[in-house]
Amino acid sequence: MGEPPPTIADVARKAGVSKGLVSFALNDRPGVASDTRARILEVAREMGWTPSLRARALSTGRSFACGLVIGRSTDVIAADPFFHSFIAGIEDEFSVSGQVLVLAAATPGRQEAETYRGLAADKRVDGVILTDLRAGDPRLRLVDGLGLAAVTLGVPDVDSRHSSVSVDDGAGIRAAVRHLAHLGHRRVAHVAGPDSMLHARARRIAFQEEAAGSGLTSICVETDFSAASGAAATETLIGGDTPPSAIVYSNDHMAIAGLGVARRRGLSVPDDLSVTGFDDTELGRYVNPSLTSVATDAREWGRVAARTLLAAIAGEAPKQVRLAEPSLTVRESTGPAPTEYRGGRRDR
Amino acid sequence: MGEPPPTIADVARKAGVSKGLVSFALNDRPGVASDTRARILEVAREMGWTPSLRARALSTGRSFACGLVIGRSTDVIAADPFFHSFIAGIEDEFSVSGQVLVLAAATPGRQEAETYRGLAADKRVDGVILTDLRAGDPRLRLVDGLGLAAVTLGVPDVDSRHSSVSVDDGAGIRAAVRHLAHLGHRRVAHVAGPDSMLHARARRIAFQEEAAGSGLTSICVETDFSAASGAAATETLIGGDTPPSAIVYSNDHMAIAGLGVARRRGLSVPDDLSVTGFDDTELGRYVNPSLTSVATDAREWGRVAARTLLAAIAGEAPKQVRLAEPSLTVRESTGPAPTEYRGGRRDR
DNA sequence: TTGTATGCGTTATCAT
DNA sequence: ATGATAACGCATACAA
Repeated sequence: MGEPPPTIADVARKAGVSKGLVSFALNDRPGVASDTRARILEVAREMGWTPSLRARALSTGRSFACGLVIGRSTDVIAADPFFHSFIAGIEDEFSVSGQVLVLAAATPGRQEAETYRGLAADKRVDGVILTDLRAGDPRLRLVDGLGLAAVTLGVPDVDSRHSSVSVDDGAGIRAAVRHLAHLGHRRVAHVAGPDSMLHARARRIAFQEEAAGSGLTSICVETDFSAASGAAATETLIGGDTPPSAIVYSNDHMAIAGLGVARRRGLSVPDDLSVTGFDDTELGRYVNPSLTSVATDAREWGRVAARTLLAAIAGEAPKQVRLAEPSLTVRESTGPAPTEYRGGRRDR
Repeated sequence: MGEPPPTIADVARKAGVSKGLVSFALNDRPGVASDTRARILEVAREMGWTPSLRARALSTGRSFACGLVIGRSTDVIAADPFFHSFIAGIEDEFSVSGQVLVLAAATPGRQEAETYRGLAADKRVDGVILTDLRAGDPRLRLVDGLGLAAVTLGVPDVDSRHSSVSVDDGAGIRAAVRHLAHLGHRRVAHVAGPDSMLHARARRIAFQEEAAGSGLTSICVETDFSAASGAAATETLIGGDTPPSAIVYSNDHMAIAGLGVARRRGLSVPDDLSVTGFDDTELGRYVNPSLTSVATDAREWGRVAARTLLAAIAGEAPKQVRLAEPSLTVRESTGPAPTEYRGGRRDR
């Protein structure tokens, strides 16, 4: 049961033309008489013919798929809720253009570069999305050499022939610092991501600049973005000689872990310590106190990245797209600076 | 620069045989003289020939890819940290067998069934992994009709021709309930996932059975697995006439949200209320109090699911695989039942 | 044991 | 301007 689906040869035979002409008619290419084209399309329609994606892939050299590689060293990042919304955004775009997203993860037996090489060697994808850009990121040269189209999330710090889609993370961090400054905080800290990651670095620099500009004393601690390292950084900051009255975290998970550490230390948030996160995750709204956080539209980011990559695959010139600035959502975890820290006075 | 890669025809010519024989030699098929085979393989090796995956896909009818569809209605689940480890496990297996994981998400413009249909129509995948099984899950019949191989996570409640890989969620829940019973709790609650999802239902039933078996009074509240609904369920339970002294949550996110609600209500955890989670996420270790939680090995689950699916694609008979039981990790969020609730006595 | 023909859609090349 | 033909790359049923 179930006869084989019709092929282009069946259509050609029934329409009394050659295979090539059917292909031309289907793809709206010139050189086909309009009445012939109409007849071919009619026959194809009534036979229910659809071109085989595989045969198309073979003859065109494209795969109609794009790749997203999750690096082993960055799998803490991959655990970031950001990715879910981002992928949903990619699918918003891909689902209407017949593309497919191939997810590849570096594994214990296959390093990041090998993963890209494997995708390219088998021509499994037409292009890749590069997330979590690093300083002097080697992947840019790598994908060049592999002949893959690419789009980067954020602007690389090295020469790039590829399109980029970026969000000004720094603007979100600066908004957080200004918010704290207005609340009277004079000594603020930043629990940063790895400085080798461009977006983590951008946040760190924005933090330092804005703090300096507002006349605040600032300190930064570098982490790997994990809840564990966020907790450890918080211990360090709180246990120091001159603890800050506010901590700006580079993601919500670390901020939530920081809330835990503060509680353990007997500090009240926000009475003794103010805390801000980044990503504005759902969970941040339901912890106590709820989390003041910087929100970026990850889904839109995914949509635009997908669209931009498809344009690159289609041969369009590289472009640099900049998305809307992130916004700060103020909740309960930030409040006026405690009196003890305000200008050194102790009024109580 | 860059001459085209050698094809099977180049190898055949250089080895002085036909294309078909090269193919036979490469694929270790019988009917090739051993010296001929050796010569062919040697020539192929020195020419650096590798078969084109696309040509192979076209002629074999396989795509060397498997799909994971994230349903729109279940994207709360997709936000579950479980998925990251699970996908990593899949990649552990796929990366050594040259398979690729295609991630497809239902979108506003493409429902779940359409997503499967699209993958099958274009023959983009050889098989799919079905997660979050539902009662009378329509996807089983759907993938049958589409001719896709499949493996289900958990055992379906309807007839299935497919392999399954399952974990006894109930054992984890029962361990949690026993733990609470030993701590003296007499009135326990369960914040369950959607009862239409088999694993959520299994957890709920296990909870009720174990509670009844231990002589505990129990109550269940159904949610959609989101932090928001977990918080709402907690409000309902705490604000009721006879609030429980312990709540067993069906995932960590809801449990963490529940901690927030308890705090807001002025309840101390675990002194006034004990709380358990499910998934044993990293974040659960760093909130305060740290979360007692049920841990499953999601990565191993991914590995076995991938392996089982590949076996099914290879034509092996369906099999039902059962993984190790989940374990309960006890942390700070569970403690002795408060005196007020212990058998109705008030000793204080 | 080995060679040949066929399938699949696109496109460069050729023939009207 | 319109249309036909062959080649692409691999596997495999079939012929020799």
